[in-house]
Amino acid sequence: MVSSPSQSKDNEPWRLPPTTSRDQLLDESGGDTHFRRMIYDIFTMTVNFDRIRESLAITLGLSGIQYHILMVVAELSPVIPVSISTKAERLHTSGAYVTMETKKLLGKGYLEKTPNPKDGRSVLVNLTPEGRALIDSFAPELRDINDSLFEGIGPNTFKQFCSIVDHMTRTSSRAADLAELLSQKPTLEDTTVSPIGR
Amino acid sequence: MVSSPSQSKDNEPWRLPPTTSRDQLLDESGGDTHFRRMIYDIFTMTVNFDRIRESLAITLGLSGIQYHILMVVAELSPVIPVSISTKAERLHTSGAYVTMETKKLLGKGYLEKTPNPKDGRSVLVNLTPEGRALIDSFAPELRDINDSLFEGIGPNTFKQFCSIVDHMTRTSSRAADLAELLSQKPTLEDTTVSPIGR
DNA sequence: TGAAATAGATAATAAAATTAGCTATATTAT
DNA sequence: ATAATATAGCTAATTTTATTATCTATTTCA
Repeated sequence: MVSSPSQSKDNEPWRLPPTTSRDQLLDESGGDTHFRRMIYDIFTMTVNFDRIRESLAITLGLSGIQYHILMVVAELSPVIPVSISTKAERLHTSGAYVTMETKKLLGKGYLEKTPNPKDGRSVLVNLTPEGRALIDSFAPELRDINDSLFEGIGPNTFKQFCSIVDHMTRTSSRAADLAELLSQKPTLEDTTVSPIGR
Repeated sequence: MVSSPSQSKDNEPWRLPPTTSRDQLLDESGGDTHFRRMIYDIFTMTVNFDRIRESLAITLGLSGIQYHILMVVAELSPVIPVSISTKAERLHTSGAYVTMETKKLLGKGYLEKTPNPKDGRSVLVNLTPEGRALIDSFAPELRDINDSLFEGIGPNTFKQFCSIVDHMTRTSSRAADLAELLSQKPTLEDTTVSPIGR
């Protein structure tokens, strides 16, 4: 018997190793069953949010991304001017894609483009009266859906949730940066590391 | 002046109407700025979770869906037999897609298929020793990323979060059902409504 | 036993989104 | 001032992602 004491026998069945090392997040028994369950639940939620967005889009005769673009303009344009790149950044997608889909929304008459007086390269996008009417008309439906999403969640729980989401928006961004770093995915120019070589 | 008293003057600028009617979720001023912010934060989180999954996949030389399939098998197969349809259900995607991507994982040597002794149509998928070794080898990296995801979140906050996520997994599913219903998207046969017509 | 249903595989296709290359404007450094 | 560089947006080509339709082989149910 040379195996170390902490090592399990070889004939023990393999299991997925723990996916967190924070023992505060582990079960009483030391397993990560609860943790995995929560990770999976988050995934299910994201699927459901996608389903909601797709359905809202269908209601308006739009694709999911078109709906999202429309809502970004509806939310931001009364407050700040909205350019193509603003939308691309907000939607975490490429400018080229936003350009194409925005063009379809122009064709449908819900958006209009005006030149940006501050920058001749840029273009400002606004809702047309038709676009505003469309959003006004389906606002009750959107409220119903959002209400059902937060059904049974009181003010205190809601505040807790907002606070956690706010926090995890930042941690998830850092975790994603870390993951990309570890995967060696070169988002920025790798050459900046070496000031001499090229 | 025929306009109703509660109606704002026409020259007031248009704003996105409130997207929830639960006044418990609204700001002190009655607006839904906080609510919208939280909705957007959730979206950002889902984008970051996607980035993490993609990066982990790249680390292992896999696509995102392949990584996800591998993890589902790693998590479930030690506990219950995993068929193609089990995976499709778990990933909320089509069986055909799972079949194709699973085949690629067979080709890479990480998975193996065995006939299901209980059902000749079905196929059971398991990790090969190479698949287990792959997962074991990157477990520390996965732990680091998950730890950074929950950095600054203590046991109590974590429990609150799990409880809310558990709850919202259900409400979001119902909200998505509602949204699909309102959009008239016929997921099931519409004909079932009318027992006579066809 | 015969009919309908289910699991999975395959091929064709559709949808989603990105990359590369282009023009025009703006910014920066010399 | 002007040349070099960078940025905003557009277009086309391409890639990636995922679905639908169709098929075979089993299983289940009437």
